[in-house]
Amino acid sequence: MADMTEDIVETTERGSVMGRGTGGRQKLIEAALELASTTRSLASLGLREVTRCAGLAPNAFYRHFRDFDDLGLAAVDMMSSGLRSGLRERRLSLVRARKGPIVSADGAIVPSGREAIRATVGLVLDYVTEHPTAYVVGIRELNGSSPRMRAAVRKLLDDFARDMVEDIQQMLDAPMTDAVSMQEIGRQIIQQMTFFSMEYLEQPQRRDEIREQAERFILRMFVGEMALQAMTPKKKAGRK
Amino acid sequence: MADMTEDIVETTERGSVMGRGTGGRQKLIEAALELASTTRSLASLGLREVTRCAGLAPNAFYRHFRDFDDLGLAAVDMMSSGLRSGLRERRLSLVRARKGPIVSADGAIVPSGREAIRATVGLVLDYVTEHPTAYVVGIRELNGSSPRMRAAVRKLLDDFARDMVEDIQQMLDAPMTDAVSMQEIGRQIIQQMTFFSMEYLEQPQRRDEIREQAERFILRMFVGEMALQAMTPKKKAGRK
DNA sequence: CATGAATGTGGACACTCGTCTACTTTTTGT
DNA sequence: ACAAAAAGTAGACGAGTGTCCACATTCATG
Repeated sequence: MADMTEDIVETTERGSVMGRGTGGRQKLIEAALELASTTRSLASLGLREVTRCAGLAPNAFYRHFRDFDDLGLAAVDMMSSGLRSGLRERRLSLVRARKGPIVSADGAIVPSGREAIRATVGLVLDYVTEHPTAYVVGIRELNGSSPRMRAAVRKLLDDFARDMVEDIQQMLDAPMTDAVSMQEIGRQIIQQMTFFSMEYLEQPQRRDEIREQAERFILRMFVGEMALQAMTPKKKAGRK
Repeated sequence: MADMTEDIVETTERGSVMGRGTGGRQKLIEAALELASTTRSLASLGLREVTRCAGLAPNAFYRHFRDFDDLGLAAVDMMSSGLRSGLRERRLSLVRARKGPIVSADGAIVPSGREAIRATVGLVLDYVTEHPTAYVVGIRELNGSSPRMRAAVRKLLDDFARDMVEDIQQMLDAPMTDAVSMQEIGRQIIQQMTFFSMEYLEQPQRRDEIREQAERFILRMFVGEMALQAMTPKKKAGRK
């Protein structure tokens, strides 16, 4: 979540600032995320609880949001742009360092390909530990009670998957499989990574094991797909 | 969730029954699940709301539960015993009908093995549509705000995975891989099935596609594991 | 038959809730 | 300079909350 340093604003006798650009909206979003990432969920937060945590009066909520869904969607939107670009920058700096397949034509795992998977898993899980709030709240709302929140987080995961697939394609010499299968595998990897991420945050003593399991998972997906492709002869998709 | 037909009990002037065996505990659990499976989560339910839905006075809650975590854990416990045995019965009747591998020694998919995967996926997703409340609430609490609920649902998924692995081992002539890897794959399949299940419930128009994606996912996991095993020569685990 | 346990009840209590009205302060646009 | 917009405030309102006390009903046990 972007660290936002607010400009210094003098307060009135009342101890608050008013008028444009006072950052109340941002304070409400951050308060909700802070409360939702600890022992609460967004659905169980109260309006007065959030405004209290933000240091504003209850009615300030209605100056920025229509309802809690509105607040939640704003929170997801704020998190997603930062998370997505930050994660992608790191992965790109990694995959650009190497060019070649992960699985060779005869189905064997290329050592440097495996190393790239391992490094990618590492950077993703490191990223998770640096942004626990965003991940906890996001994954929690993925199956939460709000349909709009579920749809928003699902779309975010789809975006993550598309990014990842594009980055991997960039690293490969030739496509591993057709684009549709690649997108399907990308989504499934991202979905499964939500489980690894939550375990990684909640069970720090198992972190090495979780990294290895995530690496093996991704290898199984790629090796399995290559093998399935080999069993189903068809024209390979052109380079995108 | 087990359908419970209560014995006929005469009510007092007050319109309620009291004393032993009146089923108040059961009513509270069912009321909570009903509310939690629609537009709410367990964490956002109020005590009076649940007791009202159950048709009891607010204080009746304290006769059965200490707090909401207590209620939630009772609900998971009630769901899990029925879900687990019901699902397993169905799968066993399926896998007992055939004996043999899913992937042959040379890495090819055995047609009847693939058919078994397809049928198993089908029966699991049918089972999900028959028990939407249990799945929605269970998956929702998997990453919910209560650590005790998360641990309980996680354990339930682990149990599901162990059952599935044992059933598959029963169907296979010889073990596909070592027991530890098999358990890891089993857990990952069950975890991924939570995504397929939620999509299956929320996007009925995509059900055929979701079944196919789930089938391909499981095949990738097994074919990928066989291929990984073939690349890493080691003594195969003995039959369990 | 009496007693205790289980399990229900009504009512009270202090507190908190979401939402509204009316007002205040600050900034921006004309 | 003034008006409008943005964004804050206090206070009020009806409704609902969790929790407690004391009592009532039913069943099992000695």
